[in-house]
Amino acid sequence: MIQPITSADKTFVALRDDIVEGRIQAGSKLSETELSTKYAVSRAVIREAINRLESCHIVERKANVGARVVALSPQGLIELYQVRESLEGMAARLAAKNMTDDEIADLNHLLQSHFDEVKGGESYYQEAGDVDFHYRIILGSKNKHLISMLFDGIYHLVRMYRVQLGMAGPRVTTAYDEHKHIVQAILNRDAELAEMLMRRHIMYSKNNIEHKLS
Amino acid sequence: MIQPITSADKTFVALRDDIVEGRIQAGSKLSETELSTKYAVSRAVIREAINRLESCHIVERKANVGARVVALSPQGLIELYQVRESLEGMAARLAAKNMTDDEIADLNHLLQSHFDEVKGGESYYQEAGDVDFHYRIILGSKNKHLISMLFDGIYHLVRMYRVQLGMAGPRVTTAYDEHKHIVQAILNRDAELAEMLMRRHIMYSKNNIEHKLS
DNA sequence: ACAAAACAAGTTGTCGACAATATAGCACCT
DNA sequence: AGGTGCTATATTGTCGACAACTTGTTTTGT
Repeated sequence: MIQPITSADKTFVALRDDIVEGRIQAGSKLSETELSTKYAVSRAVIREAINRLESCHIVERKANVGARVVALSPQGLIELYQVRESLEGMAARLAAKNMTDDEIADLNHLLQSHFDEVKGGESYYQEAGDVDFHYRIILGSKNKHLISMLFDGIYHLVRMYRVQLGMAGPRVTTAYDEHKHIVQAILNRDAELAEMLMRRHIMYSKNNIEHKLS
Repeated sequence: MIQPITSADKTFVALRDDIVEGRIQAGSKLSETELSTKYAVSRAVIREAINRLESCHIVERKANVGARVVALSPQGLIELYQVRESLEGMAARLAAKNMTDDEIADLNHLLQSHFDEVKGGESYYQEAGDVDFHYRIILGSKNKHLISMLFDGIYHLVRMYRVQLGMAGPRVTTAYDEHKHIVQAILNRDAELAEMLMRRHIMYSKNNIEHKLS
């Protein structure tokens, strides 16, 4: 979605952000009437927003009962990262095939600016920078399904876990090297290697998070 | 979804089947008023059904303009199979880790009954049998996201392509051998190999279909 | 004749009201 | 006391009407 147009669009985005950023607690019930007063729209709009959130797996709905925000669990996070490993690995493979030389050059440039920031001691990298890096590779796959699954579905959930289980952690320097190697593989148009490195990169990240949870 | 409960559920399923089975043409516009008379429900119900179809990537919607059934293209089919390769490969990997011994035994038994059918010269195998096989492995992954993405999203689209581009083709005997090897890898709890074999299996299937298209 | 603005028709988006269903509490029976 | 069935309440599901928007046509001005 490029830009929210309708009232339902805006409400969907607002509600999603409120959930992902933890202003609405995980596991809590979503009352349609309550939300319709809170966001000052009709119940129809709220229902559409909730339906979309259900499609992203951010809420679960039972017929004639209602919708709840999903509950977070270590197991859920692991499952999420398994899917990420699979999809982003394929994204890296396809990016090595499908990105234009210009796009790869841009990616390389982005990496360099990240490096400068890391050197400068800014912690900005971890959050926005990391997301930006993955973002470009996923787009570089040129695969509509892949792009939509990761952006509309997985990434918001990942962020939800990050925020609510408090993982603003480091892992900056090693991640930077991993990124560098992935870009190098893409530069060499080595699809096989790009996929493998991306999968490892995500596996490391998963292990890192798992370690913090325990 | 285990069973359609509400009117919106039923309409969603009915509409989806009508599209997937080609009774509503790919690329055609979906008028809400028209559909509401056709399925004898209110526009609100139709809207919910269309929203869900959009989440499955079966229709595309533009704000204030309307919804169209997606257009089928060779490129689209290839992208679909790329995602399938990635997700089902991971499913096979996880199945090798997470399926119980009983479930694996069942899977083996299923394979045997398929073999009998193939030997008996029935062509039943390709469609239902193949789906059943993949179905069990995906479930065996025990990964909620994987299961939902494949069943709710990818598989209906794959079937849509199969039906509308007329691919009821063979590839039975070789596919059977591939299935056998995958089960063997799962039996040995060899996750690595199971993933690789499943990915190849799907790649072969993709190549086969691509070949028919050209 | 052409361009731009105004209009008209039809479609989608939003709303409030009503119907159907689930949940909790209470009475009642065993 | 424990369980069962009913009732009351609240929530979700469905509907028809109205508002907002898009698109194609007509009108009007130059």
